[in-house]
Amino acid sequence: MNMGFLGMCSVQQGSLDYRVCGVITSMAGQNKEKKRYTIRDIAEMAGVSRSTVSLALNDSDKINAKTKAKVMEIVERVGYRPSAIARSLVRQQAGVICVILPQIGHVVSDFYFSESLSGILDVVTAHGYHLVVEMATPEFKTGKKALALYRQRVMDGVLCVGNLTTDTYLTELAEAGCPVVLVNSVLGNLPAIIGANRQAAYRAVKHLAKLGHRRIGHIRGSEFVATAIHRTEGYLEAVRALGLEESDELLAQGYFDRESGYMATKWLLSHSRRPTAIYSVNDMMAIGAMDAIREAGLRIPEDIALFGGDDIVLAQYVTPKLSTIRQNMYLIGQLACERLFDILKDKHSEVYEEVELELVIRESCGANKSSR
Amino acid sequence: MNMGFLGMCSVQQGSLDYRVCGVITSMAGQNKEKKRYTIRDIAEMAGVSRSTVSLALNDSDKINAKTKAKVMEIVERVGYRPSAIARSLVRQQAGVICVILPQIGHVVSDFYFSESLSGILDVVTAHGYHLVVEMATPEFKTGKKALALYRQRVMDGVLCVGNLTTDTYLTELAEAGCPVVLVNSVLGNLPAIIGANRQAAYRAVKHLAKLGHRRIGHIRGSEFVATAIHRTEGYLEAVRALGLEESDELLAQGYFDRESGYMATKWLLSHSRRPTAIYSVNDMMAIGAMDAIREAGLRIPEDIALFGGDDIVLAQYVTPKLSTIRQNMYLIGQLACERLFDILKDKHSEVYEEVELELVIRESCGANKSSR
DNA sequence: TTGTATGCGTTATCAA
DNA sequence: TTGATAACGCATACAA
Repeated sequence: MNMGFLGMCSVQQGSLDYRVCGVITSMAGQNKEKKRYTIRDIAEMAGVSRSTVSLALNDSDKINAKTKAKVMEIVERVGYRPSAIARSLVRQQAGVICVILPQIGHVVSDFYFSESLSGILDVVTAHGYHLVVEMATPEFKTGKKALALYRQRVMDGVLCVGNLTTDTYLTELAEAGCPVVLVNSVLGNLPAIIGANRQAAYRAVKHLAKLGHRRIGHIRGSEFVATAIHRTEGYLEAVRALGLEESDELLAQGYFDRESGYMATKWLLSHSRRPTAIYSVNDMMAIGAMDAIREAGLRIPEDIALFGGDDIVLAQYVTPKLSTIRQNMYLIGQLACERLFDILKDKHSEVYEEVELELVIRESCGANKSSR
Repeated sequence: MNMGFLGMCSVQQGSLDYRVCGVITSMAGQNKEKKRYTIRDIAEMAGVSRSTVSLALNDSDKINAKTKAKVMEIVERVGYRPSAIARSLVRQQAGVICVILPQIGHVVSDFYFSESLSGILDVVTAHGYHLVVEMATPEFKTGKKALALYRQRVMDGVLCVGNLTTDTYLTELAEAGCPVVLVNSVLGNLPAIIGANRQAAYRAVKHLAKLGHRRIGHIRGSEFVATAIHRTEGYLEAVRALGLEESDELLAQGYFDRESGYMATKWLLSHSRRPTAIYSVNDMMAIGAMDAIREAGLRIPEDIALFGGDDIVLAQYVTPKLSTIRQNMYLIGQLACERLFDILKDKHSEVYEEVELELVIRESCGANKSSR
């Protein structure tokens, strides 16, 4: 981690002149292992058979109202709930969706994680399913943990958030029969919901072009991240379609973090004819670009315009505020999850769907100056 | 939402001159419902009984090595994995821990969510359990969904992240016999892991006092959030212990967001003798305080010092950078989860444990100027 | 309305 | 000693 970017910062561990810290043990002793009733217990208490209880629980009309009421009264009184495990066993489905997340450290943009999870969770809950979370660690991938999970019937289907284009463990999983939907990524012809990044990038570049920019630099991202690839494609398409300057000197490589954005920008500025605007694949690199631009003694609205991507919270707090591409991860998560349930229900064919993204144009980052 | 604070910002929906957007359907047709083997299938294929297969799977020594090898060869070849559902049924435990999260919108600080979840997930995985996620919506609480989940045997224990002090649904759950551990909160005498916020706040105030501040304002948070209560207690203890000025005029009420921090600070500054430093219970309100301080024509390092709490990412990006209290949510999540497994194993007595927090002293927010 | 088989793995018991 | 048999855990579907 590059602490240089974080500025001077000292961290103080606790001093000894305060004594709250420690362990306090209380003996109130709850958790006294209350009995959990089974359908047998209820049947006995009601003086009926287990099947009758089952019918009552499922509000069947093959049972007379009085019996049903009597059973349900007991059910409510003792707080009986049928075992989800036993139910899963007969129904031959777990009632569980698994979401595979990138390793936390890699989840750069603030909302990516929480928003997509939120969208997924809402849909999963609405379908009466549960959501289990797994993390795509190297061991998880190479150990084929996902496949094991499916074969163990732990889950009925999988959502994968922001996987790499090299994650073949997912295609294997799908080939084994497990429904898989990708959230904001692409892999083979697996069903996927993803933002229309080509389109958004195209429009970002077009926006800069409209302001008079002809020489627009670009900081691309890793070659294994589909959204980044698409954005770079959109940039290239726009450059060609709009007849802007096209050159290798305008194409820098970054790896999504601030440091690499800084380095990429230094490189872009090192050429004799430097760009008048820079479109970065994500916000963090654009923030790194700010560092490099300032270091070169250039002013950001006046000398170089900036455009980022992802609309992380920081984008509105840096000075100048960053123009960027907003991806509605909540929506993407929701849609992906709905798609998964479609597949779960009637074994749909694969679907690759793009969700429109918004441009967020903020003042004073140069993306709204028609200076040239 | 107060857009005023976010600054001017226009959002552009897609134009029509680009045509990527849409749905592309491919017919590759995976998901062809591969057969999932059961222990019966394996037994037949190996020409042994089901119990023999079970013994082989569990690497028992009551079975001769050759038979075991033969069975396992088949198991590996066809990729058989015993059903977690059937296993759960006989073992009488789900092998699932449930984490209840606050509603996403309320999870203000960036890392609170992802870091604690990450710590929990690591421990849950290490114990061979699975993690299901639920969100503490109003319906979830009032509908006693957690209790139902426990009675349905969906989960063996519960971790709750950042609950309110009014969430009695959790005590009910615990009284029904479900092991519950609170992550960074307090409720009755439920087991809990929480940061040593009193201590940290005390040290933050002491730090300001050492720099010469005698009149330190404080922005408190909601009365239902334990961590905020503790910090305010720590502030008060420090004020008394160090003989600083104590006054109602120095105690402002906020609700964790930028807007209320702004309002609280305006109020603090409205009194004839304004504070020379402000300690806010969290960072977002401290950032709101910056707005108010600047609006009042005051300079932040020189006229008023600032100290926040939580160490959100933003804290290092605002100008000046914020001094703050860092809570290691990864660690707190881990510890809480370990505690839960302790309880699961031998029905421990309740434990309330505090984890030491760090002060993060950053340049130029006034918390390092010994000006007076 | 109820008895019974089913789903799948584990374990105690019993036979070879 | 090794392996086969049966009962168990819990809810549901279906025939009786």
